[in-house]
Amino acid sequence: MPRMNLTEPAVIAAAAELADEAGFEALSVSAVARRLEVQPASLYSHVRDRSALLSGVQRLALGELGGRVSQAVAGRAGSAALRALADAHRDYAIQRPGAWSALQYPADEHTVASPEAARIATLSIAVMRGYRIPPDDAVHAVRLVAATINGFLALDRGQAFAHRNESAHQSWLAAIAALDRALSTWPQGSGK
Amino acid sequence: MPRMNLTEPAVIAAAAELADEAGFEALSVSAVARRLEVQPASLYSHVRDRSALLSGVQRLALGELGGRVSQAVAGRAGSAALRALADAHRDYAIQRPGAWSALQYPADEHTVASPEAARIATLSIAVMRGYRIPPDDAVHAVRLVAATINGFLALDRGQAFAHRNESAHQSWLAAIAALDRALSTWPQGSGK
DNA sequence: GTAAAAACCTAAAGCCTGTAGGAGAGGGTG
DNA sequence: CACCCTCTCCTACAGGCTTTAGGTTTTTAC
Repeated sequence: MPRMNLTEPAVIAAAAELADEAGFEALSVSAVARRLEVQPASLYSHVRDRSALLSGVQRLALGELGGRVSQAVAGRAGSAALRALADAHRDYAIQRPGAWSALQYPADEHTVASPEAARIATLSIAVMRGYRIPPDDAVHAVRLVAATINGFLALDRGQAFAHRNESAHQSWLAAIAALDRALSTWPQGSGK
Repeated sequence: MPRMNLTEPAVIAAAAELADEAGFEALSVSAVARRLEVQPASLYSHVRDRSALLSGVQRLALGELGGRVSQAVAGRAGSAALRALADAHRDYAIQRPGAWSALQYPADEHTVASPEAARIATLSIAVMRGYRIPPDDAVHAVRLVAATINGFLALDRGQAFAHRNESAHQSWLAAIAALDRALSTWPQGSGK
């Protein structure tokens, strides 16, 4: 019986692919084991428990998303950077629906504090530099952007991403334009 | 052996309360049955399956939220109505965390098309009337508002709602103010 | 009171999660 | 090559969840 010599990253990658293909709700230790052609109990050599498997997928998603955001915003500023940031998120959700879905579930504190999550935050803060936002308010602006983008994609989740709905896309464009206006008109006084 | 004479609404209400107390992830047919002191199989007289139980909680949450939004925005317009709408959502998420969490999961088409969901949409459209938004754009504006509010609350979910974090609250206020500005500066031409 | 409806139970099957202990594949060393 | 060690993977098992089928008992309606 030759060994596949699984590793944690391989297990998590298989889980993410399974989620993309079958939906996040189909993700289980057993399903991943079947995919890898081993018995479920074998996976506990690589991931502590089911929860750790899900956290692993979240972290992988954050890492991939971070890479895409980094590329998308490179060399851009202001509105163009904001649009690029937003579209990187949207494209990721479309191309990796299962992995993206993992990010909609509550993350543990390690995942929240992970380098991958920090990277996306850093990139988002960099995009804010294209707007006149008081330094003390940068965190608020970043949260607004993250909330709007992710909130929109989550609302859109009920629709089939593969079939782009024209109205939903118009709403997306309108939402990003609205975000841009909101950031462009950020109050300059510290009073809020 | 006296019968409790359960009904579907009673089962769903018990499920929502359980979710509030123990977290949405603790919600199962078995857990609800234990709470109601019956055997799990007994609940299938009242709900078709586990999925129907979850959909029931979503629908209950939409109904309750709709009532709160209706009260909150009554007699208000423009910015005041927007803030009231947003705060109704936030207060609901704080006071009924389990029921609110149910709304973060994909809903089936019946739930999406339910009268309760339609009510919230109608109320949201009414709030948009306080801004100069071309009629064709009203749906885009409503989606923006829903996305931002829910996106923000979802991001905040990792924190313990019971312990209000001052920075998160400032971000919330900043986000609603940003929404207000975005709505107030909505483009008047049909070009987009 | 009787009959029908429905709430609730037991039993069972199938699936999932996770632990414990063991087998054996693979790699390193002498 | 033989031997030893590590670690991947397996089997076995227990406990929990979901759901169906068939039956019992309580409630409702007449």
